[in-house]
Amino acid sequence: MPEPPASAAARDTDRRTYTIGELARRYEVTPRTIRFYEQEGLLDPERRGQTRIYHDKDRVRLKLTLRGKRLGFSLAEIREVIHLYDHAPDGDERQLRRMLDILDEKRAALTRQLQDIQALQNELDDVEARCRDSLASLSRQRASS
Amino acid sequence: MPEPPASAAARDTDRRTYTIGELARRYEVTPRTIRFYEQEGLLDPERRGQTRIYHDKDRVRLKLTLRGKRLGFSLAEIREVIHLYDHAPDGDERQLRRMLDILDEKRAALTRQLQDIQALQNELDDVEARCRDSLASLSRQRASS
DNA sequence: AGTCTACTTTACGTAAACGTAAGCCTGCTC
DNA sequence: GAGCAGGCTTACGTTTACGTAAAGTAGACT
Repeated sequence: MPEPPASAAARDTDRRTYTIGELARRYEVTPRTIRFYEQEGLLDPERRGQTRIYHDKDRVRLKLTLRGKRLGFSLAEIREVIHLYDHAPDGDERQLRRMLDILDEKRAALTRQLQDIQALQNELDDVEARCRDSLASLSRQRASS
Repeated sequence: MPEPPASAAARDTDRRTYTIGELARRYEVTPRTIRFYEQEGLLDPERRGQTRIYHDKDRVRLKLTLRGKRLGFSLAEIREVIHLYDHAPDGDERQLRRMLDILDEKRAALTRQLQDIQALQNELDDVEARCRDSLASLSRQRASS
């Protein structure tokens, strides 16, 4: 799904707010899941009375979280990335350099993932080839009977 | 099923067997984990008496399993792929076609993963850029003092 | 024979990531 | 003003993927 460009319309989108139910439907999770992510420090929505109000920033965080989950990261790891994202510019030099190190580490993990995906795709190619061979030999059998 | 021809060296490798401890050390998991994978139908080692004997085929399965795990697949999903791999050529036409469908599905999942990785890499790039900006502005501050 | 070391089974424990149910509040809408 | 939809909290339940401990066995070394 393509993100809207930074136009007047985008500003509009940025001002939008969401209820927990809206977000849940949009990303196909339950409200319970969203509340759980908040409890785990991944979200921090505004409150109006007791009710949670989600802004676009929260929505992006949720999206990031679900992406991380699809890649097999734990919520703790995802929280780390999110906090990187939010606190990147503040901190002393030592902290910033440490952050760059962590970034390298995360990048390395993603590279490993890429390799794993390639390897798995090759396996799938292999299975598919054998499947197709079998199908072909079945149809040859049929032809010669 | 005709065993692969392979070279003398490869045959050597193929004839090697491993104890559970050897495999565990090699792949940095515990014996417990390996037994658990067997219990879940992911491995099926030979037995000599009570002791498990792992052949190269089992080792490859374990490798495949760990790869799947790194990608966030559940053991159930990995088992599905492994059984695809093992039973690809036997089955009637309907089964084979269904298998090709499942393959497409798995491939789609991997493609989604690739996209997720790209997106996350972009986020990391973003964080890194902001980090470097902050570092630069820190050093400018130092220079002007 | 005794002692390691590495294997085995059985079984209970645990962390992560939610699901599910109960009970309450609030703002419509008929 | 009764009901209903959707939000809230609290709390216990569940699945997955192992960890951990106890108790036993089998071969190798001293």
